[in-house]
Amino acid sequence: MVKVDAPPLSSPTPRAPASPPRQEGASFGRRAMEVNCLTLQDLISPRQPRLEFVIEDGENAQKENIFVDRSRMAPKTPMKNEPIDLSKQKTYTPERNPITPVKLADRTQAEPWTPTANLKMLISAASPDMRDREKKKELFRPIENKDDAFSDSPQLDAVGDGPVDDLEKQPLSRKQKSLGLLCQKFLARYPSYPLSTEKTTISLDEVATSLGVERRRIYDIVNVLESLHMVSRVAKNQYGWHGRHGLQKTLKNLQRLGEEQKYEEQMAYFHQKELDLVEYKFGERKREGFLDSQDQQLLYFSEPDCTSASANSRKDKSLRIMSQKFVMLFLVSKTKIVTLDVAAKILIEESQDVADHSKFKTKVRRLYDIANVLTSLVLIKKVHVTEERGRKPAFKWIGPVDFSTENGEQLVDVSTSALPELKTEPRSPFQPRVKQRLARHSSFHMIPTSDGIKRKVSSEPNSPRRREQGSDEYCSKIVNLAAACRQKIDKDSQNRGCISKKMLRSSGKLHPVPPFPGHPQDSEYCFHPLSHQVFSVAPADLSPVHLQNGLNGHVALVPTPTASRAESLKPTALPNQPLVYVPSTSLFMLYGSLQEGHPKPEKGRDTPEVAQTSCSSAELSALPFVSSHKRRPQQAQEPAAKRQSTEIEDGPLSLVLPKLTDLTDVASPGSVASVDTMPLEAFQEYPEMPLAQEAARKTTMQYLATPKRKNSLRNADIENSKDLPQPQYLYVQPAPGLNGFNFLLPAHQAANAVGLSPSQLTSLHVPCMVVPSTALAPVPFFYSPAINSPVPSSGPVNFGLPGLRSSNQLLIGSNMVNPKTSKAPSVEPQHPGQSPVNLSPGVSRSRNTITPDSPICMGHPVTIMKLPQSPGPMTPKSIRPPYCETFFKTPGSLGEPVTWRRIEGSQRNLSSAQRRLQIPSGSTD
DNA sequence: TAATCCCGCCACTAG
DNA sequence: CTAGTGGCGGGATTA
Repeated sequence: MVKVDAPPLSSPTPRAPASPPRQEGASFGRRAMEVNCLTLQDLISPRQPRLEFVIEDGENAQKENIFVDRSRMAPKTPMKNEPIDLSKQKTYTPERNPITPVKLADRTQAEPWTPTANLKMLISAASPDMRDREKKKELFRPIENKDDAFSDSPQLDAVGDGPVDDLEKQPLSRKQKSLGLLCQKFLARYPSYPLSTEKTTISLDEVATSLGVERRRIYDIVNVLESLHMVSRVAKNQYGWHGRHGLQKTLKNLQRLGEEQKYEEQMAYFHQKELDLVEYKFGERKREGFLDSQDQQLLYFSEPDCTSASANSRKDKSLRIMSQKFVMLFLVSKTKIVTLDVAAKILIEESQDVADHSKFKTKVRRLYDIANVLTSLVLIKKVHVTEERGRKPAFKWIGPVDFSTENGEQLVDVSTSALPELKTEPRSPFQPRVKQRLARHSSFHMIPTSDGIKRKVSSEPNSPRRREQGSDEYCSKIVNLAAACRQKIDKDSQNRGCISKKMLRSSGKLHPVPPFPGHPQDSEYCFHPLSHQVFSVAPADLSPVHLQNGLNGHVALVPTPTASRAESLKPTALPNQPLVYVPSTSLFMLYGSLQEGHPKPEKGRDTPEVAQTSCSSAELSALPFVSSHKRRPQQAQEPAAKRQSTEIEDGPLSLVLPKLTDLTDVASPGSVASVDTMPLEAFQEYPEMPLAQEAARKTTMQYLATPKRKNSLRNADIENSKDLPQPQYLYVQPAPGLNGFNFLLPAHQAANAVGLSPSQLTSLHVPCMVVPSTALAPVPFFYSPAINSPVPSSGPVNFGLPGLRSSNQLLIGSNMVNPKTSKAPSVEPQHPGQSPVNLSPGVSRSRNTITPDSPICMGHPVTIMKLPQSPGPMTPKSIRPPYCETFFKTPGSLGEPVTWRRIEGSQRNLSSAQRRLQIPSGSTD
């Protein structure tokens, strides 16, 4: 019809043509990689980001490498394709790449890799430079890791030469070219939570070039991101990157709008008539009025800055609006699940009464586009809804929920501030609103930022902005998540079942077998709630600590500002309970030892690394722990970065074994207070990298599974556990890219035995749990929202922050981060700035509560919070600045390189960012 | 076959 | 007019 068909056979478009070539660039190891990827993918869930990631990883890695080569090396040959990488490097600045030759086309051409190129790539990968770049791009890292992994793998190497030659350019599969993957790559280039200071400008051309796609594709991504205010158009071809700072708000607004729109009703309506795709009537009756107003609102909302209304003309941009509406549907949905057809119907109606079937199809197509982007943002994930009819494709919201409530308010209005900051342009329309809203938040006050922008700040003066933001967001997220989780859980008994089952399984089995793999969807589904977020509940006092990870896996820990926030939070999801959100971390092991007594020890074998780490960290004793299977204990010990690379890639694990020597608070197992000691470690990997994550997961799982470890762990745990009622769990988080699964695995095989009974879990309603190690026993952990807090004694529900604060350290790993340290080469911290976020050491003021002060970590890098509590020496990290520390700094920075390394290693080298939160138990005091 | 969704033509606009 | 945007839907891939 309209279209002219593109020439079917040949790739018509000049640019597009690239397709084949691109691959080539990557091609070298690709095959092998692919294979791996596939496997991983398979394991994971198909489709989603994971796959993408996986794929990407391979590609990215290659690309990066290439890219690097290119950039550094010189434009060499074929690599042109690489542009993709370039983008990464450039990431923000468009300028950088002068390169962009022909973009895609070139890229495509570049297909053939030379062996050298491969080598280069590998090298580059190793090289710090790459890391640097990567830093910025959190995602990249993952990629790199993967690369590393790949590289590690013999295959790659082999491939590199030979295969590369193959060039297989195999044309990238469609998946590889998917918008979701592309989006991931895109997102990888920018920090989820850019520092206010850093303003990132996105040049569409650059990005397109670097990513090796047509600009058109970038528009698709940007439009959706724009609808979420993650980016804003600055100028022609230029977009400003805001990251997720304002996401909460945006979502909140969307939720509000959605409510106003009565989307929920509409959805219900459609559901009833599902079958009739074409019925539009409904729309008419319902909405009509709404639409207009709504749309506008949305527009405003979305584009505050939009130049002028005029500009909007076209601008109404269906894609943006559709995106917002689509998001709204999720936000207003009780189930948080929206089927494509219903969404399409609703959108059609709004937009048009008409209803051609064709139109419907078109909408669906668009929705897929949007969904892909949202999936990459880890806001939704695909699921299937079985209805009368049968199975229908649907998407489930896995992003924050309920921010609308108090929480949202509480949240700092990042968006507002953020936007302005980031952008140079002021967006009047939007801002005003925000301010108003903000006004509501008593807890915050606006403060001028360095930028000149005002931000809300938590009441606490101390907290750095970042924190605040983070906290807000986190809080809201947490709350939302908690709420969502509950809802889901409640609603979906199934999910619960799944979750609990899985959890149980995992716990019980501890198998190496990843929980998910088997049932990707299910698992995902089940996990969703948690999905990327994990909450821990803390005492009311504590402000929630959130870890967010954006895509990146940034983790932020935010202490809530105390009461105000807490209060707000409470209402929503978890009353009283502070949460810990662990976002991207691929995996966590939490445990705390209550008393000093931890047995640190044994674990040594494997975990020595960890242990050391933990030790280094301070009091942490070590619990042994985990790591990707790949890691070997030895390795762990070994500083060698390399292994880590491998390992890292595979599975980042983290373990922390803190010892709580100090945990005075902690003491009682059951008691929340005990929690204090909990240290969490997260290892993470790169959220983005699916492979890595999976690997990590697997590894983790395996590790756990492994008898030795188990034993060690168990032993320790058990010991502790004896004391403590609660078992330790291993929480594994998937990378952001991933769907954000979170797992909780019991450290011991028998979770039940441990104390955790499935039932308990169920009772908790929390999809995810973080578990305190046995050691933690005293330490409470998180539970999810616990709503009911079935948790028995202790901690039910929460592990109060206080506890945490008290003695424990909390280590949270974020995906992203990573320490540059040891392996640095492979990993690097992306956003330094971000990472730093942290908690203030002193934060924990009182043991009891974690005050808002409590450190918050944001940013990719892992941060560790330490609480002074225990006598133990703090790790360098802890030492560091109050706020954040990046864990991963180089070892040297840390002070103990070795330790770190190990940690890293344990985590994976790569693992990206990890954040730790240590809360000194008493120390604060 | 159905579900996805890539690809890129082409209309509309801004500059 | 040209370049930037982005709607749109054919049809290729996947599942």
